[in-house]
Amino acid sequence: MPIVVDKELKRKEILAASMRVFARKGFHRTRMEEVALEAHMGKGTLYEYFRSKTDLFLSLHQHMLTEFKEFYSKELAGTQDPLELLTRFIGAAFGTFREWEPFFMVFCDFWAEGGRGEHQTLLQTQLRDAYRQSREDLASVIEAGIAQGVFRSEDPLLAAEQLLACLDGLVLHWLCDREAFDLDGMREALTRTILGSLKP
Amino acid sequence: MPIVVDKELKRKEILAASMRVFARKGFHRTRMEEVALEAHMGKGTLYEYFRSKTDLFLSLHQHMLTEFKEFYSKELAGTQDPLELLTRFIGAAFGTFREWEPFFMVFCDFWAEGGRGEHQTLLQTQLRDAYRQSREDLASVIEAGIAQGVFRSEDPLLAAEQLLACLDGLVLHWLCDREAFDLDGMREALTRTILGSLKP
Amino acid sequence: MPIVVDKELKRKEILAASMRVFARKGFHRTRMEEVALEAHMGKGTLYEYFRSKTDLFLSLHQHMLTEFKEFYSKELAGTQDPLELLTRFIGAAFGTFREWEPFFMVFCDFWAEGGRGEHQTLLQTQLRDAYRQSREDLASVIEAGIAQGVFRSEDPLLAAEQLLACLDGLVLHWLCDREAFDLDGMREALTRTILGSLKP
Amino acid sequence: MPIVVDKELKRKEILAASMRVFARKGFHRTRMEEVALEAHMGKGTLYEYFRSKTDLFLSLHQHMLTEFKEFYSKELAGTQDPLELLTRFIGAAFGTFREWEPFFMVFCDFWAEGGRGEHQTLLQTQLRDAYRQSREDLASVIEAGIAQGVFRSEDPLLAAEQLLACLDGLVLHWLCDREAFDLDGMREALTRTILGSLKP
DNA sequence: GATGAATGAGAATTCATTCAT
DNA sequence: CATGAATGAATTCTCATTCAT
Repeated sequence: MPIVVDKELKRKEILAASMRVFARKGFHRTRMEEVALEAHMGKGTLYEYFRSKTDLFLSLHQHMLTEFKEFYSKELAGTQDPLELLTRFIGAAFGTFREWEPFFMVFCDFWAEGGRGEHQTLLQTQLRDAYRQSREDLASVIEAGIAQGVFRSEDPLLAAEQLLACLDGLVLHWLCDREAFDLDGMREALTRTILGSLKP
Repeated sequence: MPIVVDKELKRKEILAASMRVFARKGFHRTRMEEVALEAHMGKGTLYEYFRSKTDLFLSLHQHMLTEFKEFYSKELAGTQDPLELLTRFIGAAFGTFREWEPFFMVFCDFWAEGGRGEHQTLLQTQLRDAYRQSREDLASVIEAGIAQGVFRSEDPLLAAEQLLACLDGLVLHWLCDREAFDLDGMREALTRTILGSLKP
Repeated sequence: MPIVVDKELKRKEILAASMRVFARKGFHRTRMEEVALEAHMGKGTLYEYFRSKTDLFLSLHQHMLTEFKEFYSKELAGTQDPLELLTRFIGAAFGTFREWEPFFMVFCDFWAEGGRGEHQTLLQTQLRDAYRQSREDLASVIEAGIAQGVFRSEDPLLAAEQLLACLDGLVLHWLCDREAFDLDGMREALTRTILGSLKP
Repeated sequence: MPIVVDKELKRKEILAASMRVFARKGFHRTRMEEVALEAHMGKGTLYEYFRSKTDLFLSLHQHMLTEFKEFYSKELAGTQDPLELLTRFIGAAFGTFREWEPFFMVFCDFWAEGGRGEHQTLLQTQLRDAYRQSREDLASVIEAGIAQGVFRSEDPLLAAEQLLACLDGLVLHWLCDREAFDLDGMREALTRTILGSLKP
């Protein structure tokens, strides 16, 4: 009998390793050999699990988006209250800054590549759909709040986008300069701003 | 010194050409030959003006930051009124979305590269200093408004960063999905949100 | 010794499978995995029967030469008449064009590799000895014909080589262009030419 | 001004060098670096003149076919006499055995690759068309001889193919075994056979 | 000063072979 | 025995940079 291996597990190990290396060096500066080294395996093994470097990158994107969604699902579980949902969402988002730093480093590459059409159509589609989903999910919370009379907004979708954009922008600035702002201070300030802008 | 003027002009032509190509393909996917082609000159000529591809990239960053500042200087000239300054700043920012699209495409690369220390220290420093400057400039406007009694803010620097982050995030999302939101609608909504959050 | 018989059978299955794949793709373009697939077994199993890809190739050559000889033995069995032997030989040869097409495709590789010394000494020796044998066998038939007064030839060995060369050349051309000539027409024409050239 | 180079000349140098290396090692065993070495230039330079290794191979084929034709044009120039043309053709062909040895070594690869359809369609087409042309040219000579009453043949095209096939087969056998036959002896013998088969 | 031909370091990918199960 | 997961040597091709003209 041949060696039995949990292929799915190994695949995830590679994804995790590749995220760490991509985070450190960026997609283009990363050599497959480094990923293999980080994953404690031979170069060739990577190709047993991913067709190419690009495939690995795209798969990582998919995987990270999934992990991202699962994270927020857990963080926001257990309540239906719009106000609490929003507050916890912002809190969770700021929590990821430090915890998910490599994640966001890699996301910079996704953003950089995703903006360009060319052959990256898949990445672009994944990214676009993920954002649309996020905007709609967040808008639903706002609408629920409006229905309950705790929120007020002329256009919940635009409001949602404002919050999401602000968070992404903050991550970006924070990655470029760890001292751009105080994380806790900003969390409180942004929460105030957002809740204030939604106050009936 | 007519020759010096000529050299400076050619340098700018290369910078402009490189921005267009970098915008289309991204820094890493761009070959020097394409830049040369776009600039209507020979490959070797580029090296008369820039030491290396990295030098070109860094110089372009510097150049774009300068152009950016000049743009806002012009847009915001002629008034000292904090409220008008803020409104015009947001308006100007949204104006750049379409006008400066290649500019922002390239900026994605700066963000992606700038987040990583390694040998990009110069880029990181340029980026960090530019953002600090912007934050402080914007905070000054807010503080002026507070002094005049038209604004109120516990921490003008955080408020400034919120606006800047939001704008960058919006650009990012817009580059990934041209239909993420309506530009005009968002300009009005964001202006409302920001001014609302600063209302005494 | 039932196990031995089983091993021998499996070996032949691999040889047959490898011939089919080598015929389709050529030696160098064939991956061991494809051979394994064609032979309905695991990649590793091939190495239980053959030391290496080269060993498989060489063994296949040996095996094909043996099959070739056996084929002609059967086809030419039952007569000693030089004229009939020659006619049946040519007929049998043309019969192989269609029937043994994969065989000849692989033979092209043997020819290509066999012409080069390097490390292929074994192949070269096998090939050379097989041709020498064939020439001599065929020359014997001609000599027998001369002895009986039905043939005439200044140099039976050269005459034999002419026929063998012509047949190989025809196979080669036919493999490159299935419409190079009509098989039946050529069989008759060649028979006439050869017999004519040997006519006393 | 940039360096001025006779690109066409350099291209031919590469073709000549590649023929020598391909002849020694065969297409698949040849590394581009070896070709570069043989051509006294850097690896990268090859790619300035040929898109890929396959392109080089195909171009070499084309080039060799052209050289082949030119050689025969010269050898057969100056006479219209069918008998002399045929004799000189066979003589010229045997002259190439030693002189063009590398040429034929490489041709073995063309034959091996050309027999397989796949992505080698161009090679296959080139090869097929070249052979068709040769057959027709040779058949014309025979027909001219028939018209003049010096030759007789039921099917000149088949007769032409017999000669061409025989020559290719002889080359093949000779490459596999330099002592398979005496070149001069075979030239005379084959000439006799062919002329005999065409005798009215 | 301008050019583009030449270069070779470097990176992605393939695949024969090994070997734990 | 049989297997196929793992491996890394080997190879093609790219592209930033140099430099002769």
